[in-house]
Amino acid sequence: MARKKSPTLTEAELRVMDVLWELGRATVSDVALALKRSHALAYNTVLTTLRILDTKGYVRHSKEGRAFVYSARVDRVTAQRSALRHIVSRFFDGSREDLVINLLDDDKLDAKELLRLKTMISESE
Amino acid sequence: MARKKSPTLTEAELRVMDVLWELGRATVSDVALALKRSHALAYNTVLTTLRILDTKGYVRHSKEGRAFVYSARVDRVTAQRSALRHIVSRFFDGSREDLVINLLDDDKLDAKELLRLKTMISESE
DNA sequence: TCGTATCTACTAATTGTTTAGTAGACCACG
DNA sequence: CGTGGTCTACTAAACAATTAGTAGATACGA
Repeated sequence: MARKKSPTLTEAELRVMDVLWELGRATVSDVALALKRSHALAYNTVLTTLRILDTKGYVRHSKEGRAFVYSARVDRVTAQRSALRHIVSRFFDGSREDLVINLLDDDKLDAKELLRLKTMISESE
Repeated sequence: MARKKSPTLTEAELRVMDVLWELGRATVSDVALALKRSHALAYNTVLTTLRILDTKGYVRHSKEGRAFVYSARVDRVTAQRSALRHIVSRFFDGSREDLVINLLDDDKLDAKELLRLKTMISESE
């Protein structure tokens, strides 16, 4: 027996998705170029990652001339939500409240951010 | 080049940690027994996972008679917090507010829970 | 037309994760 | 004293993830 396929986006996958969400539509080169500064990768590495994302259903591709043009099939908010749901269920036993409690208790939260959170809530109605 | 060590607890690791957090101190057998119902694993599988958790610093062990007794070195709240921080930084670009927005927007949230979350935040000191 | 650049496909190396088997030590009990 | 049960150590198999090389096709410019 062995491990299961990752239920959420992995690091490398997420880096690529970030680019796609930013650019909307992009070829392999576009993605590789966008990653150039922060995290240079070989063209083929990006290609492989995109292929994996394709089989996982996160992106779609269409042929455009010679090249494949990729675009996200899952938008950022949805990916965020499913990542969030995953840790809520695994780490907080399904309780969103417990998650928020932990968030509010975090020492790294300064008063200013707390205030912003509060006003955000009251204004969200 | 290859993949990096997982920055957060993996599924199997988390299952074991759950038991340790529950029991406080436990031998390999204790953990295996506790997992019996929900997720039966071979003694050696549990042992290996505990050894990995040991090298990762999540647990400590001490010899007690013949057996090793394991206990958590990282408590549940801390593990929750670091998992939370990880997705805040990776999925929400470091913005806890964005995370809360996503949480409050979730369709699966019923009115009652939404209200509880809001009052919880506004009442937080 | 020929060479160069780019594109996809196939393959591979490396390592982490998950699961579990085998072996050897050791203790207790009959 | 021997046998069985439990414990740790070592090993390994299977697979996902990450990175990248090689090969073959194709298009474009000189």
